[in-house]
Amino acid sequence: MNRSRTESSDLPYDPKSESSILKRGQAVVGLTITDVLAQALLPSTTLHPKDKGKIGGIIQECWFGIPCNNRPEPDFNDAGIELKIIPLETGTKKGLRVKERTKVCAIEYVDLARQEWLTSHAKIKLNKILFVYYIYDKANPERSVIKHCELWKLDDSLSKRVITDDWIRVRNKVKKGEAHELSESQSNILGASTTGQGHGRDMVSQPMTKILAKKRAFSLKPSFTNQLWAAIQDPTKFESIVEVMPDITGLNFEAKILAPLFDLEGRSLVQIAEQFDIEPPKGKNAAATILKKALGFKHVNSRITEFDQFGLEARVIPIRTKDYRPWESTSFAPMDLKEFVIEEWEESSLQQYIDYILFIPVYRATPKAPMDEKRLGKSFFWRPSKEEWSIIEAEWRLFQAAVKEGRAKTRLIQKKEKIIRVSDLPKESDTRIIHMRPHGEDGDDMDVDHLGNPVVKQSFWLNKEFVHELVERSFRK
DNA sequence: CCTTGATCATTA
DNA sequence: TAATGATCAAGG
Repeated sequence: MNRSRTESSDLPYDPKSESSILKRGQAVVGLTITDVLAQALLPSTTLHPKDKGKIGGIIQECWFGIPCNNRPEPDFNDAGIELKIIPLETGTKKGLRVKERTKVCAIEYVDLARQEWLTSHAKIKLNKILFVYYIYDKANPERSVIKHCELWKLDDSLSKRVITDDWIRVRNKVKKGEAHELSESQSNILGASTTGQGHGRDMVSQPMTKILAKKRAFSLKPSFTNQLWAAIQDPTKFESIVEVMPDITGLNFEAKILAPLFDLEGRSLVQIAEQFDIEPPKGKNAAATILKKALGFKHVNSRITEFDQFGLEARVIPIRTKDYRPWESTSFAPMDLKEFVIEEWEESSLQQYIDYILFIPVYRATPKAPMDEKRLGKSFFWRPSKEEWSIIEAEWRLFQAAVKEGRAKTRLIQKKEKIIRVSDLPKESDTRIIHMRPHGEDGDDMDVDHLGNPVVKQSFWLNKEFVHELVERSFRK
């Protein structure tokens, strides 16, 4: 007791007080890591250049005066607050994005099988988190700037229910002796990500079976922390699904979203617009506009908090009435080829886009049918299976290799009256799931590849035939 | 003027 | 009618 009093009095804040901790945290905003080191409360023990948690350790020790430890308690134990440091980096997209998942606590399989959510290690860490965001400077980590600090609470929102459900799902798998089959993609927010030293030294035992499992830790998925960060920057941009569906939970999430869409199946876009008393919007995003309204959202242009938190993307797909084939492929954001060639598959932007999709089919007999002949089909969710992921990865590598060889280079060729640009990349017919296609603003939207060749801006697209398979598959469910 | 999602258009 | 390069529309 004496000791804790001495420790507190040495600190420039009260580690028992939530508001004092938050105030101390906010005072670090604007400083660089060098600044923090210059006014360190404790000498940092985590200065090894290869230590991945280095910056987190420095802030914890030097700024908050908490020695690093691997105890299961929250860092500010008296206040029940955990400290989490989140690196931001400029991604291929505009603006800052969260660089990686946030580790919450290690998973000890045998112990986890015996835990209950309410008293679990994970929940103790997740109850209250002081998030400190900083801009990661790769070339000069010490120059990284701390950008924002705020207190997050595991309150009664949908994210709490989803996190709870994620935790229980993992625990149940571990209980059954299936720890080796865990994957982050089975979780919406709280994933079981692999950890360890690498080199095959990270296999540990688990309950029920002799099969060893990769060592894992609970972690908050990047899509979740990314949404927190985006909401910090512009809170008005988001609308929460709990407002329109109060009884939604992590377990009934998909069913809850699908229900209103199923109710409208077969109706034309004009009928749907009438039912929700909106003007039938024109233009290319008409269908998306109507469907957002159908789900009960007030604003057509707001982003849906939970969709972002889950990394979920809703896409309208035009389907040919006759045989359920898509009229068009589905595109993802254009990519910078110079970055694409040096990207690792493990952290490729494509993975984020494809990870979780809600497909909303809109049927029509001809490509340009009028709105009153476009009818809503059966919506469905898709997450790539393990097999599909390995195909996507292989095809991604195929295109990366092609771009590396300079095969994205554009040649001008005469086609009848017109002159068009062609590349030498693999075609849609060469792959199962994804392909690369031009995706510029217009014909002059050119780019330069890593070799300096002129190229047309390119995107990844989902193959039409593959989406057709998914549509067919959705009928059987 | 750029991003993003959605088509359009031409050719074989 | 499939394949694939080119472009549009709306929001920001």
